[in-house]
Amino acid sequence: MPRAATTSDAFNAVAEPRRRDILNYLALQERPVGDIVDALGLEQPSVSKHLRVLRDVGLVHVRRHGRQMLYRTNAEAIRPVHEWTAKFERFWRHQLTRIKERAEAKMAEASMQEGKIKPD
Amino acid sequence: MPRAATTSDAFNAVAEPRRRDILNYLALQERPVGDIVDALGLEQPSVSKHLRVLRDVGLVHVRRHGRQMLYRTNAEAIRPVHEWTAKFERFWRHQLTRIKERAEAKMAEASMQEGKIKPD
DNA sequence: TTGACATATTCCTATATGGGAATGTAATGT
DNA sequence: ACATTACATTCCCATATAGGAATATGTCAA
Repeated sequence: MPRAATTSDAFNAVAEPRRRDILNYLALQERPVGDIVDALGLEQPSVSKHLRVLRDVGLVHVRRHGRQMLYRTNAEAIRPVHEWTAKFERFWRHQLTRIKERAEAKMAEASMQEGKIKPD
Repeated sequence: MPRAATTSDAFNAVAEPRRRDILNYLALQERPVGDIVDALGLEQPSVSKHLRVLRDVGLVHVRRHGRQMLYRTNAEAIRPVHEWTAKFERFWRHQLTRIKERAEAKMAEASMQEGKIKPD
């Protein structure tokens, strides 16, 4: 069995860095394809293809305006990814506290030794 | 050019559902491979291969204990994914408020019409 | 209608994949 | 030493890419 299709869900769709770039760019306001091409410096067909994938998983919405197609990010579709990762948040916070604790312990230890040379 | 390797970063590695299952399972405590096999009902070689990918991107850490290999999730490696998605959080919050507003407007409108039949 | 502009699709190809099956390797018990 | 347990790796294969090039579709303007 090959890898799951990029269009199978948001996880697979956002695995591609350029698609994340596009979503970042379209987050603030809707934009025509040409703007994406200019802003990200990609080939137009490449952008159209990425947009197709993003559309298929609902990560962007489209609207026609004359000859242009105005795309915008649908943040709601990113939510499942956010929520899955959020379940791990407390673990890296614990890790951070431990690191901070060790750093503080080291500081205390250093301030005990009066003649110590400070590392630059 | 084909798709980026699953081992190229956390985004690609967690695109595979089974790998997310494994990370969920290993989040609370370290476990030997056999436990993962039993818990998720996958073939042992399959689990070993997924673990290999997860190791390559630093999403799990390993430790040997006799003949077993004890794996545990390294939450820190999930952080980049969390942080990328977090940038969109305010957008779906706004969207939610808008949905709520519309729902409330609809409720108000409904309560104006006294004889209205309620949908079940 | 014809041409220009904006975007989408198709065809091509090298490549990485996940599963299945089989085999390899390392540590333990006797 | 040998069998057993616990994992890891290898080989095979059908399949879905992403990019490049070329072409198709759709919309407006004159």
